[in-house]
Amino acid sequence: MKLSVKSDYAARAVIGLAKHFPTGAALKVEELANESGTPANYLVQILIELKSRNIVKSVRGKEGGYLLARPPGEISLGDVLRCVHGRVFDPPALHDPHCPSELRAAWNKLQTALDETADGITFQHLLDEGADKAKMYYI
Amino acid sequence: MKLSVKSDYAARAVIGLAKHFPTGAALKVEELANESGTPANYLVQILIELKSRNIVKSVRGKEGGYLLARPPGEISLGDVLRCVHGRVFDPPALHDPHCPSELRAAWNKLQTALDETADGITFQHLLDEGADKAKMYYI
DNA sequence: CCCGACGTGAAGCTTTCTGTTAAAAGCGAC
DNA sequence: GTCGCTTTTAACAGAAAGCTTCACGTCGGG
Repeated sequence: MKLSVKSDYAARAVIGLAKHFPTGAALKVEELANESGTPANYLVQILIELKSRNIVKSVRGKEGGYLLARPPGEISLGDVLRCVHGRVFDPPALHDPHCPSELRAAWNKLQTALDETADGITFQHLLDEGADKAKMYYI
Repeated sequence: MKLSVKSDYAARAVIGLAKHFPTGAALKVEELANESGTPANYLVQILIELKSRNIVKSVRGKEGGYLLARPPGEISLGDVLRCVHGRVFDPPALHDPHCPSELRAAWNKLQTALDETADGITFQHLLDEGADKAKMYYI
């Protein structure tokens, strides 16, 4: 089972915005695309979805662009994942009466495990990890 | 992110075989398909994959069919999932150098969470749950 | 007004998923 | 051996989803 590239792009974009969050300035789509190595035209669509979920916000006109709607500590990987796809781990069995209930329960167990893990990872954590990594190179 | 119907079918098939495991008799593909509500022609392909991973085994000829290769307690949902798809939660970032390492670590964390949960659920557990459910109706 | 940026929808392409079909091969019974 | 039953394997096709690009609409500021 493949995690879609879209989620990866979305997460990278939020990381990129999180790094610039302290400056308070908006980041243009193209800059963000270059920085995170994602196709700009696709990134736009993802950013719009992220905006509708109140994860990022946008500024129009010259000097416009995107910035985080909330501090990185209040945005979890689960938020981004659920924004990009619907639910993480959507069970196909929901609408199939042939699926035994015990199996349905098992799928739900997997889903909650995933959700809880993803919700436990905030982008502040990811920033800190990245900083630690950079420091280790410095030493 | 959608869990594929294939995994659902595979799990249902193994549950069906697990129920018949005590009898020691082989179950024909068509019987299994009827019982688990899966398209027989598609189920065949899934069963072959399950066989190659030593989850089920087959008997040819008249009175032939499929049966579990191991007792239900030794088969986990993770086994079936990994058989049907490659890895559960394959991160697309693996081959993309632009993906920051901290994000890669996060994807791995999600993957291991999922794997551990799925490996913790054996089909014996599922059978017991189903039996409990039946008993509750009985009361 | 005009430029530069976001916003939106649609189109094309590729890949994966799902399901079907048909032919090959093994096993047991007569 | 041959026949009927089953699994096995390969090939195929339609449907759906994912990815990407493009073109045009919209808004804000100089």
